[in-house]
Amino acid sequence: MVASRAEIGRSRRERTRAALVEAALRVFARLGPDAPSIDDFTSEAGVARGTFYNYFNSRDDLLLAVATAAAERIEADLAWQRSLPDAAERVSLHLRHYIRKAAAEPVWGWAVVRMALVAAPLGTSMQENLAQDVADGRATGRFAVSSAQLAYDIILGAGMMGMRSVLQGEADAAHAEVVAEAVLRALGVADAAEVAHRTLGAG
Amino acid sequence: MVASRAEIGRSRRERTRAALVEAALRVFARLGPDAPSIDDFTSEAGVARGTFYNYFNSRDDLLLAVATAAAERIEADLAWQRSLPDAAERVSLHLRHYIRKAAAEPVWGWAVVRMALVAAPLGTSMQENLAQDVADGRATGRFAVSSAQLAYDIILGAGMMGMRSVLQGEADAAHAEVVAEAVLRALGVADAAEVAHRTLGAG
DNA sequence: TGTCAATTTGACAATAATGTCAATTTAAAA
DNA sequence: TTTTAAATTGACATTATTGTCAAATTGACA
Repeated sequence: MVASRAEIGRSRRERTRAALVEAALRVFARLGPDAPSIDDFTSEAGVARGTFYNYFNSRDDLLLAVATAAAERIEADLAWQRSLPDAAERVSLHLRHYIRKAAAEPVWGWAVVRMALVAAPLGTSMQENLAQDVADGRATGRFAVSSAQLAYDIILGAGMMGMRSVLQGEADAAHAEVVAEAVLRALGVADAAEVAHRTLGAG
Repeated sequence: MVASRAEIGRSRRERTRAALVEAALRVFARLGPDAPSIDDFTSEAGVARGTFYNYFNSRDDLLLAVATAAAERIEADLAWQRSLPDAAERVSLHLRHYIRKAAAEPVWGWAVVRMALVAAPLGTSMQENLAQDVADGRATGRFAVSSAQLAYDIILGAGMMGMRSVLQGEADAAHAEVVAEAVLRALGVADAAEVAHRTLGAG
């Protein structure tokens, strides 16, 4: 077996674990969190059953690992937006990123949609990220919303359903911006349309 | 006319079937659509395994029946709202009904939240109901929204997440009205606050 | 090259879930 | 009361899934 460039420097153990986690993302995307058997993961990863138990104790344990990996990847993708001064623009960019990424990488999208409400680290990470933005937006008067929970429900609910529409082919990637705009309207952002369609770097 | 044996059997047959469907709602609410085994349903219904196969072929078959029953019950509950002239008020009342019902009947709420995105007849019924209201709202200029799909995503997404917040104890029943208000704002309804908090029968 | 600790393997036993069906029970009609 | 078709039951055989572990394999390093 020849190691690819990206694999150089990673121990065998790390590579095998990563192969299992990556395979599991595809399986969870296809079958949801509860349906798959251990063999679904090992056969997708091209690995024997025993290897699974060398890394994980149960399906839930693997789900946790997959959700954690997905959450970390998202954190990294979104990190640079942290520095933007406007909470409304941050929320808008997060939504646009999620929905456009679902359009570009359907397997990732299905996995997120299926796991988000069930796998703690993913949902928690999303909500914690939002917590900052929502608190800031409310404190500065950018969002006119009576509770933080209401903001979460609007943002996460519309975001998830927007991803789902795109994944099912009921909307194209441009759905990202109109969903963002509608969410900002719900949050009471006066210039929702302008913010949601703003080109990166302009303003 | 004397009742035939077949007619005698029917009432008993219907009762047993109903017991299975009602038990299955509780099981699906607790475990989701994929995790439960056939025995989970039969033991919840207080019935032997063989009886299950007298009525259903598989878990998916039962899920279909449960989702259909739930959809029919919802249709009946919401039927009277059909006659209201304002699409915005209809959407608002639907949302308020779902969220308040989730607060009052958590088992029903969890079942709907867990099944809606997976069990065709439930999701389909919800979307078909909405189709009327969304088309009407857009045609009359009540909703300023660039596509029907966007309206579905906002309404269903925020509605589901609103139910979920209430079910998890993160919000109380009064969440119903603030979610409805935010959704109407997202749809571009100018008098969102007034419509969403309007008392039934007032005008 | 040879060594050896870490890793992988898949056969195995144990457990769980499924679908069947002959025997039993039910209850309305005769 | 007896009859009888429908409904129910649960033990059984079958199939699926799980978790284990001794043996085989790998590959880093001397």
